[in-house]
Amino acid sequence: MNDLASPTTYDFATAEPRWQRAWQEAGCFEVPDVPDNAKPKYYVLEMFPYPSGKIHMGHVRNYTLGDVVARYKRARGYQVLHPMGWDAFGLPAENAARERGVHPGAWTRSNIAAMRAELQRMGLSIDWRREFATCDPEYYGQQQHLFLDFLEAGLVERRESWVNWDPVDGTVLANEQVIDGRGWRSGAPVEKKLLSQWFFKITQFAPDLLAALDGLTRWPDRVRTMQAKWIGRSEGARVRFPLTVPNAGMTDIEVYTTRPDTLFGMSFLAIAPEHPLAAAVAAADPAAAAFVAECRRLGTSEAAIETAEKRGFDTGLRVRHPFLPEQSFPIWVANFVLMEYGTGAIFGCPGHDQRDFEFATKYHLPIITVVAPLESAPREPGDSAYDGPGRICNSGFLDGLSIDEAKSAAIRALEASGFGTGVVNWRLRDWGVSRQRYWGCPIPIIHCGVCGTVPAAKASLPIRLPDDVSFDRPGNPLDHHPTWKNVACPRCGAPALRETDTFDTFVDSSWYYARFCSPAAAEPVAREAVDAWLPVDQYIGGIEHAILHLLYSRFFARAMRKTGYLNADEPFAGLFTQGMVTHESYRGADGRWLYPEEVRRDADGTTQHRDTGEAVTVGRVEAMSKSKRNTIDPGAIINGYGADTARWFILSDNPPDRDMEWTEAGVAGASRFVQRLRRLAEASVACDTTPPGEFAPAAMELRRATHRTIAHVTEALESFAFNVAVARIYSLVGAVTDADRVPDVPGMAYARREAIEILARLIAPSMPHLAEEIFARISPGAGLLAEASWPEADSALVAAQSVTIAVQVMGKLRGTIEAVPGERADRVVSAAAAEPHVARLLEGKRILKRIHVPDKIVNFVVAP
RNA sequence: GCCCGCCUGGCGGAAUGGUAGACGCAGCGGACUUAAAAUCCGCAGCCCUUUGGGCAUGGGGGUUCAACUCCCCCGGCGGGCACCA
Repeated sequence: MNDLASPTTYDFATAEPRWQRAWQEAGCFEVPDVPDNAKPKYYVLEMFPYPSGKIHMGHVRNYTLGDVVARYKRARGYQVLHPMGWDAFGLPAENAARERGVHPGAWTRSNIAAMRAELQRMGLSIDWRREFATCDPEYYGQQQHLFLDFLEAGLVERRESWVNWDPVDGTVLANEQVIDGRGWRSGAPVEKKLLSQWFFKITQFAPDLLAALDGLTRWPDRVRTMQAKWIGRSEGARVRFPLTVPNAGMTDIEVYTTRPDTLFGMSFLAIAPEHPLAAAVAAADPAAAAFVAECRRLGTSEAAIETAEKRGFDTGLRVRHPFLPEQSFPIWVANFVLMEYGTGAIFGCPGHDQRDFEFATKYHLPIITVVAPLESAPREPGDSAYDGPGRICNSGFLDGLSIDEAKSAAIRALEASGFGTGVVNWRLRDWGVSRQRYWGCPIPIIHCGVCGTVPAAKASLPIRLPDDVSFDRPGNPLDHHPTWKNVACPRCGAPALRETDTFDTFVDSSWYYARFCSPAAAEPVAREAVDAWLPVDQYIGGIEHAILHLLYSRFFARAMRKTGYLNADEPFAGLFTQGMVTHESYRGADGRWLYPEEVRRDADGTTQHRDTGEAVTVGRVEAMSKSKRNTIDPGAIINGYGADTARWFILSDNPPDRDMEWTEAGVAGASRFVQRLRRLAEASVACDTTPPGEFAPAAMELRRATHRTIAHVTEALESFAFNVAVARIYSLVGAVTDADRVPDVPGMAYARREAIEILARLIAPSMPHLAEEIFARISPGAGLLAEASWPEADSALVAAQSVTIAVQVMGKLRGTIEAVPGERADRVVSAAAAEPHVARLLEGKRILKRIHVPDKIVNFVVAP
């Protein structure tokens, strides 16, 4: 296996594929579906990619991080499951079909082939036998199976929900396809439309999804907080406000509030534009209908609704107040009330809710203060609502109570009078999974005129997507297909129609981690495999998935447990969220975006176009995106520098959870380091590996540096501080370089060789090809590093010989002293006081306090 | 609008409440070279007149013998907001 490169230049272009073949032939990364009991298991998973056609730097970063973990854990003696697959359904394939006339399936398959080849060139330690794509019928058929089981278990429901509707294209729009309230292709104003859809009842698990966050100790705190807020448990009350005049069969409006203590501060009631009462009013009043229609053009996203100017329509209807029977209040339709949260209606308390305040100010509604801030008298309504602590006032029987006391008292009164109840409310909504699109997993349901909605027979799965579809018409191609949807009802045999909606692609990605354990199983998962491998020990991906994907996966694990597929209910025991890869952006003289390879930077710091010489403006550093053209093609980087260099630069640049900036200089630096290390190793080739009887001080110094580096790098890798691990490795390389300047002393050759071998082992997770190359060179015949164990630090060599103690006077550093580790406090303190500079400052001063932190610091506090 | 983060030299960053700036990039000086590249050696937070001193972790305040680190207020930047993945 060793036709090694010349010692002066490391030829990564031949070495990298050679080692990739060696690993593959040895099957280094293959693990069985049911792991061997002899070794502990470790499941490393990176979020699988969407096959857009090319890998981007975000992928390179993601898979490098995962590969470091996988290779490190393997060296630590774990059996490591490290698979790869494709999140292959989704909108871009349909866009490609509409724009370029290619079939979504063909487009996706060729993208997968191209991306697989690129990923393989990165030298990832993946068990490629487990690869699958979510568009494989073998996968999505099992997903249909799961859906039917969930349906039987009461975890699925069909109901109506609002979608963004493009009236010109006749299609449902994703939120991202709604731009300034208009469809992205047609430009037509978007409407909200009510569609009958399938929902996963994720809210069933809301209490558990919230409570179990506490157990996810290896998740970033911020992701846990984001999920907790998203699930959004709140305690409050449902309050019934009777209509003064019944309308459309309704006698009262129910409101949800977290502030029943402020009920006396009410000045209006507001309902969502989608509220049934709004519909009833609109039916009778054209002005109301116009307002509701206008709200429908706002789109369905919360951001759009809440950032829009607060607007309302006075219905002219009024409600009575449970605590103020002699008064009545107007009912408004308001664009900022969300139908999906609570009951779709609120009572407006402008004194103590900012949105209500803005609304009341705009429409000249009363603003009543009912909470007095503790420190001062009741404030005059100013330019904002007061939502801080205080005592209740202007509130009849609640006066003088604290906010919490008043909440309880108000709820008791509501319950006694039958006007309301205390409730726990969840912000989390059920997960609508129906999508009116072709390139997704067909929902296995049949609509029969006789039997209604009938689940497909499990024996008929997978329900495959038809290949012969056309995208030349608006709408869903499955719906226009001439024959696909025509089937016999599985229950009565009468002619019936298939559901033509497909699943949200988040469904596909909510259980793939389980499928990887037994990718060929004839059922969704092989029980023995998932019980052994799950949960995923380390999951790695972008923070942008902190809520939806991770929450849906947590729901799926629970649902699969309930339907008997799993033991685990948390899919990901450890989570790491990486930052984005960014790059400078460039614009030409005419303002158009330029690719980095079109730009030349001169020694004087000016930038210009490589070909035309025109001046180039360097823009800000931001996330790589096609539109800004500030992308770097990983394939070109691997061709030019090799996979190890790319991996090393990515790891060395900054902490992996922060955004990193891709720079040419950084890659070049990493590349120089690769060459330097390879050169440095050459001097320790064919060196005796028997420890000599004697080590000169310089040799011992190097050995101590080596073993301290093992300890430091190990600690850094364990805590995802990969940039620190890199720095420690640089330091050891520096120590070897320093040692090379010392004349050959006893034990130095051994110590140097040891340092090089340890370096090879320590870089093996990050730069696996270079590590193998060096290891094979200095330890011929010793096998593959990919299968070698992690080095152990010799604790005797790690222990410090002496420590530097900082000496402060009044907390300011005034000198340092050397001491034996663990030296007695009184001796350290007197030595510190004797330090010349310190002694001068202490002269004639009364010492009030002597603070001694062992092996760290001495601080003298003196009288002024 | 709501929610969640982040902010340290020219740049990326390091630092269990205990010597702020490890390590790297860029820079400067030197060696080697006819020259350049590569390589090797060295310097380097800012200010002041020094061998000394002062100021420095976005700004302001607090806790502490000691604060990048803990608490409060403010500012700037970024991410998410349910049909993009």
